[in-house]
Amino acid sequence: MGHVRNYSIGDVIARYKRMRGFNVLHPMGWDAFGMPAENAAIEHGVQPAKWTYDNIAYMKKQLKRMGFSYDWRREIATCDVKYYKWEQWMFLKMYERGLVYRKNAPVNYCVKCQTVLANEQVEKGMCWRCGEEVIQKDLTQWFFAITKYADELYDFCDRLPGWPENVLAMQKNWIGKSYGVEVDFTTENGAPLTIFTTRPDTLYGVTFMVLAPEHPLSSTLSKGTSYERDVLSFVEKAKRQDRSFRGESSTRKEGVFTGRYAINPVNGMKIPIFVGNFVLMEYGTGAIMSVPAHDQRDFEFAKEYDLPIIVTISPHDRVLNPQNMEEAYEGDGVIVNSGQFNGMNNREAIPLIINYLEEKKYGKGTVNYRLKDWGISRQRYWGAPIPIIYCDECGVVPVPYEDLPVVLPLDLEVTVVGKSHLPECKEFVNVSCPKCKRPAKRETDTMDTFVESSWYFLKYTCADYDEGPLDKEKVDYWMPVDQYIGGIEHAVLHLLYARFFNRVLNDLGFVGVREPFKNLLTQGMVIKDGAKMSKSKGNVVDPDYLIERYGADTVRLFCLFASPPEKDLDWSDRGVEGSYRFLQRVWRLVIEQSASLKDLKGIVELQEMDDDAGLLVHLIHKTIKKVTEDIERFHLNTAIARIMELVNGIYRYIERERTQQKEKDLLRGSIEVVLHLLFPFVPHITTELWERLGKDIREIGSTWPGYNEKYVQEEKVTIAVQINGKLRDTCEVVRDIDEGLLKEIVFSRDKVKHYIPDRQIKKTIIIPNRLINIVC
RNA sequence: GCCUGGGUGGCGGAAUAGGCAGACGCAAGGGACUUAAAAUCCCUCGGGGCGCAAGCUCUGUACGAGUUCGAUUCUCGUCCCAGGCACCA
Repeated sequence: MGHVRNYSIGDVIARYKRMRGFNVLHPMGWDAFGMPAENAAIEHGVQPAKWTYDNIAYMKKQLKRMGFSYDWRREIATCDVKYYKWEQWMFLKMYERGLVYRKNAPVNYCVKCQTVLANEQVEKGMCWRCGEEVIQKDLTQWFFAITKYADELYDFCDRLPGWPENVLAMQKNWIGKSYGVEVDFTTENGAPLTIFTTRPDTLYGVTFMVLAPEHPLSSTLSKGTSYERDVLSFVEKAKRQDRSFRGESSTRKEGVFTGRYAINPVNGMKIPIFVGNFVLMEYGTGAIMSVPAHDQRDFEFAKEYDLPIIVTISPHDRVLNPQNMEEAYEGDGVIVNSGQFNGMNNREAIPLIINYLEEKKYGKGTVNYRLKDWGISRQRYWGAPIPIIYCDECGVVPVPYEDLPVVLPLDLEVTVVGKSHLPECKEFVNVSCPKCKRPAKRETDTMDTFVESSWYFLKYTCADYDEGPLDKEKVDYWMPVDQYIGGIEHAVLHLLYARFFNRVLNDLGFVGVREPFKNLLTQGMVIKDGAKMSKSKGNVVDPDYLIERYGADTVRLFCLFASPPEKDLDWSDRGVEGSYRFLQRVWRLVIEQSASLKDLKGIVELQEMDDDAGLLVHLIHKTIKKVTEDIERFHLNTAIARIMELVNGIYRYIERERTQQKEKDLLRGSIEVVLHLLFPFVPHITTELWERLGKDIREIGSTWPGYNEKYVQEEKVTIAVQINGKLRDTCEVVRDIDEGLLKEIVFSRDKVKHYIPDRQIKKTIIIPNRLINIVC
């Protein structure tokens, strides 16, 4: 149902824009590779390719039944070799540019899915797909160097006004940019020990240092001291500890003294070096300076191991005494105990201290990111092969461009869930080395499916192009995507990857723009009984059943009417009935009137008619205006509400039989407007009714009604009458009434007189055509 | 802890720029039509009080202050909910 909603929103916009004369690219395609398809296929004893294409056929049928106006000539399936061939080509280009590399590293591994996951694909220590706990494994894997773009991806978040705040906040959080400084401490034997800190203003308060267990010095520093044994066993233990456990802030801070000391460059102080379980090798330099007075973690550690505390920042409202501090003071204040920087405000001092460090060559200002490179190797069959060959002689050899594509064998029998069958396929694995022609082996990991979805939107612009990866002319004609619609679940997955990939392709000269998506709309989930629809919860609503029972238009209408696009939608069977009722009401209106309206021209102008007609003319024009504005700003639910009001108004108009020619012209005109406004939401019923009115069906989807501002304004307006800010009365006057006249009318009213018996009127505020407020 | 959103009837939700709170729909209650039902149509519908009555009146947009002639809307503080990040130095 979530898809139906998403696509219904997109279809309204596409149809509306077409009606307004735009050339609209509204495509559909299939993100077809991936584990769910692979596993489902195996469970059903079918080859994944067949399974996938059968599913595509089924889905396509459903989408067509829903009446979504896709340009099927641009259809893409990412498992089609014509598509992933160019992805492999891009991989090679990125390899040449050093944007793809291979390294052995601890990676996230899902035991259930039996494959590696990128950092973005781990949610709270669990696999984003299956919810299984993710473990760490040392593996040699391929990585995309997304961190090379970290800075830009972060900064451009402030240049995406068309994106929702929360998505930008999530991306910024994920990239995690922090300004600081790398400072070189030295060990006793003169070896450098570099740390990263965001608080150089506390440098004089360092009383010890802590290394991550994985830090190279952790295992070597204590050599020859009596602490060596303890340190090594601590390191071993920490490395075995569960990472998600080690990452908990509630985990007790443990450490061990290395027997060695370091020198603080700014004050020459000799400070002990520890190895600690709470320091992360992946962040900064894997080593920290510890300032227990001003960092809570360091404070806890210092208390645990009885280490000294030196205050270097004094708060404005009290004096800190290291002896009786109960927690670290992390706030701002005046610098103390810090040589030449004493007396300064700590915030203002930070840049000066960094300057000082740089001048003295003690360190340099740095920016650190939380973002890690994107691991794209997947130990799975159903994906795009990574175009790499391993040769005993030549090492890692990229597949030559002219040998592309590396085709995923489809005749392979795939029988065991969770295991990649590619390594067993001798015809695939065994090749001759492109360099030395000796026997070599292909890479058998496939690419993360997020790679496919990182550039599909570009391929839509030139789906049939095969001379190269992309037809730049077409890409530049269409890009960027004016309106992207998707779920919030992709806030840091797909949307970050796609922004990265688009930049790479921009650098490679295939795309003219830097950012792919100008405007983003994140639609809410479809909820039933208070939970997201899922098979396991048994609260799914079957679109096929609904289409069968109510028709596609009702399903579309309800999805759009029940809540604004960006909010979650509470599924309600009763609500669906309501939408169905409304469409039947429209149907009845047209069918009942169509006989008497034959051969009339629809007119929506006022021509010497009664008040009812005047009201209807006004309502028609106001509705056109409001619906137009509402669609423009994606308030599709209120747009529908407006049209409902117009339909109600037309019914009111025909309570009295309308026999005059001009009355019937107006009635017909109003009905035509309803059908036009309703068309982007419910194309089937409106097209049918349009035809029954004897009109050309090509017309309904290609024009959008205009309104006349003259009729939008009503002749008479109701003014709210307030006395001291409280509503006491309303009165009807002609539009744009003279203020003096208005006062005269208002002051002569009994109610007003009643509320201002004999008091003096201090002032009167008039908001034209809306309100008058008498202050007394 | 930090960063985003958000809190309005029984429910989903309205209220472009500070100006009649509750549009539109759902549910509920009452009525009309019908032999009956369905369908359809009409009326009522935030809460309290007064009135036989048309009506009158107080109160109300999480809570408390503030700005303003006037606040659902702006400012400050508090509480709660959802999402993201979090031993990130």
